Amino acid sequence: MKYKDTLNLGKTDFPMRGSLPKTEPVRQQKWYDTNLYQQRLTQNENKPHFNLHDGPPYANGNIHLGHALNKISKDIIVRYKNMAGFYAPYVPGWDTHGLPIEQQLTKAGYDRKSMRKADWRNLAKDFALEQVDKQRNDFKRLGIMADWQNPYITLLPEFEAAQVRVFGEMAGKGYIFKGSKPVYWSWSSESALAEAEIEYHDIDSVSLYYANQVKDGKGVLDNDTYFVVWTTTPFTVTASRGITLGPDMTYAVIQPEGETRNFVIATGRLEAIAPLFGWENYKILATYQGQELDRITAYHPWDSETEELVMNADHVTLDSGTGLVHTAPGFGEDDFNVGMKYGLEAFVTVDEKGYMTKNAGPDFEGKFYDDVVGVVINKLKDAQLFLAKEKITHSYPFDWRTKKPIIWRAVPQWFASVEKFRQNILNELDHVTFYPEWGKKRLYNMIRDRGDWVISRQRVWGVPLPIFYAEDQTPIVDQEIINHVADLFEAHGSNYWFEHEAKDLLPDGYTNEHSPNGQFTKEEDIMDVWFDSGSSWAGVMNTRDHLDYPADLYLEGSDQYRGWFNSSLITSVAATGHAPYKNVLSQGFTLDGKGNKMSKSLGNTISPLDVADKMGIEILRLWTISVDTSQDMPVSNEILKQVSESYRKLRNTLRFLMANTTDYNVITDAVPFADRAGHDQYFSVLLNNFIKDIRQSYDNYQFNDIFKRVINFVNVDLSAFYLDIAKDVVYVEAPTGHARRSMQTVFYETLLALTKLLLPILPHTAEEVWEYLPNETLDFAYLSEMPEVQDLGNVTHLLENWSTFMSLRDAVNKALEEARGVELIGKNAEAALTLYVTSEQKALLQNLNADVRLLLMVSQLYIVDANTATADVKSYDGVLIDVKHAVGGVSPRDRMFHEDLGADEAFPELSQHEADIVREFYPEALTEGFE
RNA sequence: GGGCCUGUAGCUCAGUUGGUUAGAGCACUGUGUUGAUAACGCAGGGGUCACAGGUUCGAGUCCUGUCAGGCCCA
Repeated sequence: MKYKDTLNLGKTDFPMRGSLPKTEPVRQQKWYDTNLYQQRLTQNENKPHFNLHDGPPYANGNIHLGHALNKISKDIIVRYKNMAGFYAPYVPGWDTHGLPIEQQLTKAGYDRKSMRKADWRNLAKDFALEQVDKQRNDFKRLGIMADWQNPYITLLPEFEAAQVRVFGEMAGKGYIFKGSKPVYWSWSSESALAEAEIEYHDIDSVSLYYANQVKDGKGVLDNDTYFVVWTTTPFTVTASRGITLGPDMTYAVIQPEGETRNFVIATGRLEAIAPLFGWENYKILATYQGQELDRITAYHPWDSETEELVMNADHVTLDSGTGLVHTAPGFGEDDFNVGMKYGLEAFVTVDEKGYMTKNAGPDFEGKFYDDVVGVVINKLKDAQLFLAKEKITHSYPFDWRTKKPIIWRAVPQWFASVEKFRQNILNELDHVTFYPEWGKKRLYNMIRDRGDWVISRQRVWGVPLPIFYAEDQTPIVDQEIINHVADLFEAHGSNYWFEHEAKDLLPDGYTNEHSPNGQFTKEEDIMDVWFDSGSSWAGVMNTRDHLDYPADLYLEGSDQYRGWFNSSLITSVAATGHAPYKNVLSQGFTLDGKGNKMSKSLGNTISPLDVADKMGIEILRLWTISVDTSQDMPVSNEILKQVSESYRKLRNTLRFLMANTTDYNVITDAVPFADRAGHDQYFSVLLNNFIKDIRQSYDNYQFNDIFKRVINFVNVDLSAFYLDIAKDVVYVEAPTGHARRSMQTVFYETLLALTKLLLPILPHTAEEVWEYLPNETLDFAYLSEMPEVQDLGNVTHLLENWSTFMSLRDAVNKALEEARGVELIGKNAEAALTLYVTSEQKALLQNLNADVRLLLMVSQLYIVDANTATADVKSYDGVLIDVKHAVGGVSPRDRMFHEDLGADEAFPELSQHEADIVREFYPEALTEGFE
């Protein structure tokens, strides 16, 4: 026979390489077929709950890296919690209403105007559900454990009904009111547009400079003073209500030569603008800061009934114009915002088709808005207020479908008054824990500074605003009626609203004093989609019995501070007085390898499904924990390659542990901690601490901390030390002997702990390992429990001793490396080592309770008194070490040098110790002999 | 322009309340093994801590500004 046959070399079929792209889908299919998600939950039924509430992705388009990061992160947390003593359901969701889906229909050739709203909505619904299916399949390929059969979808009746009830609750508290606000208005398609429906082109237009005479100078300016304002949209002068100045900008009162009037203009624009008006010489009479002129009033250029208010806002710049901006709150967003602050109305003088209304006055009524420049100029000239006109070329928004220019125009809108409960929201934030901590500040500032929420949209694909109008157009916003509508939606879906008349949507016999004839109409606007997803706490957590409100955790990208974190908080505080979440975890965005954002146009995107196909989703999952997800994360093929190297190291280490525990039985062969060899005890302590640290990192959602610790543990503690010295024990010693069993016990504990601790991150690999563990009887590793931290007693001294030893080992390695350099030895086994030690060092080595020669992997070790060292003994890191070539001969079995080869006459090539093992465990060698 | 955040070796990350020559893993180079072998061990090189000021006896760590990048607003 061969000497090799008397060794216990590792044995396993577990492949070195995972072939992940091929094996993952098969494994996943098994999870989904056996409903592993539900199996695990059922097993946890009586445990405390942990509810991670899913933020719904929008049901449109292919999944990208951001989706993958999000779902993988959630999966890691949910899997961990389920294995760590919690009942942790995960109901995935989809956001299905809104503009992008309508746009997809338009792109596909459908024309919204040519069909009934209800039909258009059915098309949208079908499209959305198809997208849900597609994305669901893609998410499943990421290996996510979720209730895929029962997701929440915002278009489902139960969700819509819950959402409408939230709205009703807010209405009941008086938070819902009607106002007016400028939107992008396309007169060519007679509808409001969203940003996404607009494209920009350069156009030439006429800009006007004119003067507004001071009416009430508040003791600062006299009535002979005129504000020089500028506009690029002449028709809006008909709706002018104010003049906006920069509060910190400087304004001069000047008198041009040949003028008796004084004019106000920003000093920073004086030189550029004065020549336009032919003002070659002028006197500066005074200068003021914008804020000093605040609330002075002026006359409208021709409408003496109307006064214009001087206001201050930061959006005024010195890039162009005069530093004084004509302000028409009905025709611009900045204008509206500053007007709101000063209490101005959003006055509108253009109808939905772009024609001036009677509000504009008789000279304008009936004219197209773009044809009135001449009228405006004439009226200004008549009033002696015209200063100059100028052609400018600038970028202007156009309707992407009709290719016609659009305008800003205020239309009636429904608002949720954030102002009324802003303080409640801010107070609630004190009860929420944010990861990272600055999230609280960010959300707080946003809530503090935001205006009221415009919740209406002039669209079709969404949840209708459950509001009616009486005969005199009085809006009816009534919680009882709204709840009645919610009941109808619960039974029939929200399309019911579009398929029925107002009277069929109101409770039977409903009357209202504003409708003497019993006639009613219904609101045509729908709700902002942020109200949909923002109601998910009600539509999901409060609707499904096995979920809890408030949620333990919301986890999304940091863009959701403005989005879902925000809208959910507002609706929840408004309706219940409480935040919908106890913890909020936000993540950064994926960037390319250079730290720039990923975009299709730059061509630097990475598709998660591509990674799954080429490298395996495990690599992307491992990447997820390798980076700091609290900030932006770089990803590139190079980075993924690096991660896959780490994966291979992990996989190989697991494989080695497996290969050397195949003949180990956890019940009959386990050696208790107290009886283990010193090095095995030491490693048991390292493992125990490792378990403690990793579990803590999971509990704090410190993903990259887990990565760092795992990689270090595997590379440094396991591979470079413990597994390296282990080979001389598990291969060479008696198969059932104490030394080997002691070590195998630790191997097995390590293998099991690593497998379980890694499972939330690398579920495919963990389950694969599980199949090679005959001692484990559960069908899936996912059904097992996380390893617990053991009480190993006081191990302080043990760790101190071993830490000192590890330093000594470093010194020895350097000495051996030097000896290798001068070709004194090749491998360590060729070395005979002499350590010159102090009495403390000697005591320490004895306390290790281990064979130090084995730990240093040399053939011969002599430990002698330090003061016997001769002058030629070298010091390495302060340790006196002498390396010589080993003496005696090499055993072909353990490949070490021995001086007692052939002590057993039957085995002339073996040492006595080896011969004893072979006699006992491989008696056939006595008859067969060795080759 | 505003709110929030980031910038430490080629890469991914650590660097406690400011305190000696700035750490880890990977990658790289050299080398040993060939019984973890499309593996494994050992050793080594590599950083003016984005830049510029300031506070301090002393700053990667605190302050200010600049540059670069990200999210959200305007």
